[in-house]
Amino acid sequence: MKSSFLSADAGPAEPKYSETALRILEAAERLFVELGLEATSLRLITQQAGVNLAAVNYHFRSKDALFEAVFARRFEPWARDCLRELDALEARASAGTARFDAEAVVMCYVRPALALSKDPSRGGALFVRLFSRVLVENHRALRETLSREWGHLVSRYTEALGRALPELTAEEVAWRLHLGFSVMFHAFAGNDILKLFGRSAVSARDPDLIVKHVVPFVLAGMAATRGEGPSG
Amino acid sequence: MKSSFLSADAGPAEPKYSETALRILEAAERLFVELGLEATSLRLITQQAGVNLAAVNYHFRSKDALFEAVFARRFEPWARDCLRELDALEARASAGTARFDAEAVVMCYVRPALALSKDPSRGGALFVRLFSRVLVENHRALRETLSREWGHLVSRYTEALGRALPELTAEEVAWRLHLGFSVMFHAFAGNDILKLFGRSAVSARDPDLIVKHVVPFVLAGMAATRGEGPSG
DNA sequence: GTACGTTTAAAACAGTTGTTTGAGGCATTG
DNA sequence: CAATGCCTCAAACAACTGTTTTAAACGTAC
Repeated sequence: MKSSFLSADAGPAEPKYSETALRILEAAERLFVELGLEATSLRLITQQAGVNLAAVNYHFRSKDALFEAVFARRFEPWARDCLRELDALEARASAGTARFDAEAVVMCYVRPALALSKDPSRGGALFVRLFSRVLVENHRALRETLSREWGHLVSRYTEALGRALPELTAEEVAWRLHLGFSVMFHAFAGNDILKLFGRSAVSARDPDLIVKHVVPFVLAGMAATRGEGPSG
Repeated sequence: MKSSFLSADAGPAEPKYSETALRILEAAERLFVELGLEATSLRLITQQAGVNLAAVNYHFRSKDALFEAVFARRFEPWARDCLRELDALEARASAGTARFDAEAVVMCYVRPALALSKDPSRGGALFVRLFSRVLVENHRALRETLSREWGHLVSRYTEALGRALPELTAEEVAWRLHLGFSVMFHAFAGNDILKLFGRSAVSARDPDLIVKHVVPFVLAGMAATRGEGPSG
């Protein structure tokens, strides 16, 4: 029933959950993405997971805590990847083997996002969509955990972009980061404004294709000259 | 049941709803934005509106129909504004009094969005946020109405941008529109990725400030030269 | 006055929600 | 053997959901 609890020193400490708990997590993840937190009932989750209803409140404390667990399981490794990328870039820049420009900073976000999107065993595109739901739906269940960890990541990226674009003011750097990450984030999440229940000319589900189009767009936007404002 | 249905030819036919119905609409709009469709109960709506519970099912058919009404009340005038802008641009371009470039097309979206954001009597920033929730939550209640009207708008913008950027392929035009509208849309909606429950360096709630920063960003992105892709 | 359609009021409807309970299974440990 | 943990199960809990029903108030027309 429980099987092997490997706890490799370097590798991720995955086997934190029993098999029942894992099946709940996986069914919940899928349903939360499709239906949202409120619209997903515990009965539907346990039914699709093939486990008993009470197992949810046994393994996780409550529905909110389950949601938090679903999110944290995917978010934390991904956040670590991002931090690793930033550390590596700083190291390479210090060693003189890489330029510390906007493209390098953007790629510190793109590479983990791309890797995540392509790896179903870590949630794949499903988690990215969940993340984007979390963003607009503003769940109480995640406020504390997220604002701490995500806040740290954001300040790292802000610092990095400021260093890459020294001619910009702090306010401008914040805006470029805000806008640039917004495009990339929603592009990876597949939030296709143009589609909106209909068909779109853009087949925005292939991660490599997303990168191909979104990176030039973002880099050009971040490097935009000031005051290219509206004329009328 | 029907009351006075003024159908002025030019002006907006506002007094479509009785006062009770209007108070329901307004309370519902606010709550749907804050809590989402599923998490907002009719009892909470009617309580905040100061009307009886049964009034919802009397004036509107059901909760889903109420949601549709809430959305349509704001969406339709705004969509008409967008179409008017596009028509006006085409007219001015034909007359030789305006250039048909990417900036002109982008402003056909920015001006209505800006006007809407600044006009509380038309939903203001609240509706833009509601719109963005609708986008990710994919409600059945809106599928038909939205996909038709929004689909028409999108094809108009696509056509316009293709005309403004004739050197790009149709696929590239679709991507630029997708990415550009994505940034603008979420910027106006206040979906601040960097914030996410915490504080952000960007005070992204002032519509004029949004325009000031997002327009140069989008224009630069749309005009990006091909193949500015990642290096590694 | 009565009669009418319109709007509101309170109560009840059947169904679903998250959560808890208490009994029991099943392996490991003494 | 009994005892101990961990876990699963079916059933029940109170609270809440959208919706319907029934009665009453309202202004207007006859």
